[in-house]
Amino acid sequence: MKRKIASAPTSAATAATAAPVELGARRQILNAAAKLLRHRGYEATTTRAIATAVGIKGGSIYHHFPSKDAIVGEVVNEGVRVVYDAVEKALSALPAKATPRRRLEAAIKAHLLSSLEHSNYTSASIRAFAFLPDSVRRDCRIERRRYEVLWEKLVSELYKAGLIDPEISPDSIRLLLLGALNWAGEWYRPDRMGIDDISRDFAASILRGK
Amino acid sequence: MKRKIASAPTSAATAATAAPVELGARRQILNAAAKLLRHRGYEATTTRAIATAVGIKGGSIYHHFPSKDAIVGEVVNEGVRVVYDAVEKALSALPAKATPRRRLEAAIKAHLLSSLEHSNYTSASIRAFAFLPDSVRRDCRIERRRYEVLWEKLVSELYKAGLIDPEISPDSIRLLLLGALNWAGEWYRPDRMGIDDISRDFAASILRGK
DNA sequence: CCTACCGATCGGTAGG
DNA sequence: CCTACCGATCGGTAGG
Repeated sequence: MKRKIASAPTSAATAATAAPVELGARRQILNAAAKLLRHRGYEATTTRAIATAVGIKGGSIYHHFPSKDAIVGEVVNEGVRVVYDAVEKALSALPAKATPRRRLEAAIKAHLLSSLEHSNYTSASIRAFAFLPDSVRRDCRIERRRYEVLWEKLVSELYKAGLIDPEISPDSIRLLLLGALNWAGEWYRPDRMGIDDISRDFAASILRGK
Repeated sequence: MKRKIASAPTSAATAATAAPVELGARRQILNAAAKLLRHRGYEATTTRAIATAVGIKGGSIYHHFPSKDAIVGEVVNEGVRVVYDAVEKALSALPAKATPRRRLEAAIKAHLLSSLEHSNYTSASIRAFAFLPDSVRRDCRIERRRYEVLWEKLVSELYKAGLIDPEISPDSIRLLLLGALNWAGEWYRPDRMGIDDISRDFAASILRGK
């Protein structure tokens, strides 16, 4: 069932009052690109496939974006931003007296929910990243570095609380954890173990007794 | 510096006596495909790029293989086999009285060495797998399952030795570990932390007390 | 936003 | 193992 793309709202007010929220053309294109990138990778995400998904012809994509890589770059960048925001929000939603263990569990769960359930942007930026053109990858170094720093702080809290053997390098802990989280898209199936259980197990795995 | 491909040895004896071992044409093609798959992914691994890498013309590839996917399938399958053999060999090389911790460290190290330093086949089968055509992925389900079982046994040893909290699911431990190992190709740089250190840290991270 | 097109490149084949 | 080619498809553009 295909529908023609809706013309972009002419103002924020228009967008806010439209009953079933009509997405702008740019947003629809980005959504379609994120979904394709997640499930089929960079090369298979053709401008024509994106166009077809939003109900327009191939050439019309270039009315909204200057190039394929401009679309891909925006998707990947937004993907990193989305997972950053999700983890940040999950952490600040916890009570001030939450234990470091609870904070770790919350961060893991937010990352997994974002990349497995909530956002094609996040999963696209994780799965498709490896073989993206260098120019696109350079464009999101800053966002990615920012996300790394968030985890460096979180891991550092765990050490201060004495929950991790001080002989283990904090880099190892972070790489172990984020690696396992980023790889989850390769095996996760919604009907098997739930994200709550995975998060609890992953946190418990790296924290030492009590 | 390009050289024409060597004609395949006409017998095993010929191959064994050639002074600097000349690889058969099929092997050269597989090697080139593995390297391309590892570094540039499935779609960028074109039959013409493979041919150029071994010094022949595009069409000549089809004298040795019936299709691109036949080449890719063989590379990916061999990649799984190579890492399986590496881990298996590392484990059986240990003294019979080696602790479960040593066995875990050895298995981790063998997986990382295979996928990061020794084998383009292993790294290709890990990095490129996600976006491979379904037909190719089906072809190596058996090998991959076999590798999973090896790790299931290894993890089970850790539980029996009381090195892991029995409240954590063994699946979680295996997925955490293999996920982190498979993702290592995305951040590992030979000039930073060595594989020995990473292996020791990863093993220590998930083992409790002691 | 569409039609119609560009040059380049893809996997694969015929025939030698 | 090569030359020469096939139909299909790619990212992108002109002109409306």
